[in-house]
Amino acid sequence: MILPATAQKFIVHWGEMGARWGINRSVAQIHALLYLSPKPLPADEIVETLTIARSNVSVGLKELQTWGLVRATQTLGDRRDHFETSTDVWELFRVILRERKRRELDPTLAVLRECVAEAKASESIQLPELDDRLEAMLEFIELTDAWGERAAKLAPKNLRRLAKLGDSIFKLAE
Amino acid sequence: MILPATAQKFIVHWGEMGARWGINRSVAQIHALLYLSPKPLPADEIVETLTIARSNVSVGLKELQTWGLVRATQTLGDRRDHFETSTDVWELFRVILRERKRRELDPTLAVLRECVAEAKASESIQLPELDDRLEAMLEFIELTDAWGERAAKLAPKNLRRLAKLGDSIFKLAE
DNA sequence: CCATAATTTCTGTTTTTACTGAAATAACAA
DNA sequence: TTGTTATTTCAGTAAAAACAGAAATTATGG
Repeated sequence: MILPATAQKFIVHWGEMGARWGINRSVAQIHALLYLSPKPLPADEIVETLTIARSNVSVGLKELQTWGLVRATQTLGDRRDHFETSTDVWELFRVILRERKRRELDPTLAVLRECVAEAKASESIQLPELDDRLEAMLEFIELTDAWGERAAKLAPKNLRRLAKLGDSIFKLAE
Repeated sequence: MILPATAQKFIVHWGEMGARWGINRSVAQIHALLYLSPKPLPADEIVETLTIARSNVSVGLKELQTWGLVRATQTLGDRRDHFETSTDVWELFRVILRERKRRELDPTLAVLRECVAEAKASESIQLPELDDRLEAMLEFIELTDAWGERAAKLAPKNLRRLAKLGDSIFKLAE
């Protein structure tokens, strides 16, 4: 596939942004390509289009599948797997949210709860406010976690509606 | 400073989480240490506590200062800089939000707008839905950007209040 | 079964990022 | 000034991550 310059620009930028958020550059590029693609793509076509090694594409696709962002589909008369992602940005957001919550927020919550428990048990002279600071951080992560949970539960349509409600929501807090 | 085990656990975990979000591990650790510290710390004390090289601490502190997360303070009778961060998690959140918006969201918006303009100009046969997909993504980033903007403008107290309103907000969207 | 196609795993290489220690610079007190 | 302390810059090193190509495995059609 010969990629339009516009698509290239998007994919490259997406790779760059992914890298800044802890996502492997090629993984993000593969996902961006699938997002733009009108149809599921076989691994070889990804190889050609992005000019990265076959093995690398294989690993990247696996990774995207563990995130629940990409799935393999079969077509009649073709032994190869074809890969696709949702084209609904809100659905993608939801999936990423859920997965980052599971991988990062939840473990952090666990650690923080342990820390708070320990801090309560033994007041330190070195860090008298340890307990307070950890509790404040715990509350923050708990609230973030709860938002993530709720957002991940919403249907994509509703998530979009909520996002568009922005202004009126923020007025509640002024 | 001899760090309580609990503080160590928190700092190490925080470094790890930072790394997953594109923040250098030691930079995140330095910030975590300052967050727990009852008073501003001189660079040397950070060196001892985290056992990383002086130069590394220097670079890390610079980085945190460019983020607006850390500031240097002077004390009478001590030539050394002492470094401190806000102890208000909501304030920290606000600062990070603003900075990531500036560094990542805004440039992405610019690229996406270019892409959408280009896609409209030249419909591609390869990717007929390029335009639609880019527009959907643009809308998503625009809404995210707007939320970030508004959240970054709120006073920390109000941000916390809003966060606690979670449930009722999400009911709006069901 | 065999041959072939598709995919994955593995190993070594390349690239990038992080880090250290030394040297240079700056800030300051005597 | 000059000596001392603090900080930054720089160059080389080390560690980590990403990647490619080959080999191995798996799946499938004949």
